[in-house]
Amino acid sequence: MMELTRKGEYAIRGIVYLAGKPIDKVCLLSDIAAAVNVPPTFLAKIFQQFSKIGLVKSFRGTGGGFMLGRPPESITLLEVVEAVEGPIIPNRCVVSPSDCERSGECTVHPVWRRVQDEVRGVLEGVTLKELLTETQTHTTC
Amino acid sequence: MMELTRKGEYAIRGIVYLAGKPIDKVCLLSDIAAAVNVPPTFLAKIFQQFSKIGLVKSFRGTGGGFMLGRPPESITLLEVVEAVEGPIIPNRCVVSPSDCERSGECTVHPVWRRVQDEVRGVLEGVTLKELLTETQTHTTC
DNA sequence: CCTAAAAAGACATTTTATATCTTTTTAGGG
DNA sequence: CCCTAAAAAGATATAAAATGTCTTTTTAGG
Ligand code: SF4
Ligand code: SF4
Repeated sequence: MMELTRKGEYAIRGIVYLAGKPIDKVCLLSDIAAAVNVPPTFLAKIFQQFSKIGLVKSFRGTGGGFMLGRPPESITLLEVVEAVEGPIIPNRCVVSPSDCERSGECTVHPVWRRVQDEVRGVLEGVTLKELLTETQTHTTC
Repeated sequence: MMELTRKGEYAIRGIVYLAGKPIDKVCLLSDIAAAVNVPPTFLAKIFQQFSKIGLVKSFRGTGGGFMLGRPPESITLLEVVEAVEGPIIPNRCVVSPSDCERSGECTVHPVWRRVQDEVRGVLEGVTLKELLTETQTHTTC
């Protein structure tokens, strides 16, 4: 239960890798994929989602590639995960209580809200910058 | 992401209902299923799992049915959820780090451990007794 | 124009979720 | 000793989600 999908795992790997590069450095998707050991075509889909919401910037054509959209210290793990997995929802009634006719007087309902808050809290408290190690900071791609 | 399945939702509904009955009262599966609005055949599978680990006691044949295996204040939501959904695992490396060759120096790994701890903590802190309302306590089935 | 690279969309396969149905076992009561 | 009620066990079915791949299109530099 509550398992991150491969997509989410790959998403984190890819963007953390990018966060270790100089902010203005454009990296090839193929290079990123090889470095983090993810199928390139799958990572492409993931980075397309990132690009749409500005988490990364993309450049097409010759000399194109990806760079981080914002400084690594301003991007949280929560953003990254939710970008590809959708919102953190421990139970469907958390997002739309009206879906369950029992939600009115349900005692379990608030528990899922708390789970949601705790998980979001943990993930929101971690930035990409904090996830970088010495060895991966500012290496070229 | 992190969504409880129907099975887990149904499991909670069913056992909370049972927890509201007198401890020695045997309830028919069909009655429970009807009361909590769950497909009877599906709930049967769920209660079979409960029965195997003693969360509920089952009685076969005429006059058979189910009753709670232990007092409601001693059964946590974590037990119930894990009984049918398996352990709370935000990412597979939490359970077997050796599956991921990056786990050695991975900075993300500990985050998933924290997520796991937080979620388990919330669910472990809630007992079936606490989930009962006035109206459902000690009603006959 | 030609080439490199990402974007977009269609397609394929596997796994998981969500059940249902049938047969078997167990137990009580006449 | 049957007959019936009820759970247990196992097989099967369908739908949805996960996990990729492939093809075509768009964009941009040289
Ligand atoms: S019964 Fe309660 S916990 Fe379950 S879906 Fe409805 S509101 Fe949510
Ligand atoms: S890269 Fe890190 S977080 Fe991802 S599976 Fe491996 S150890 Fe876990």
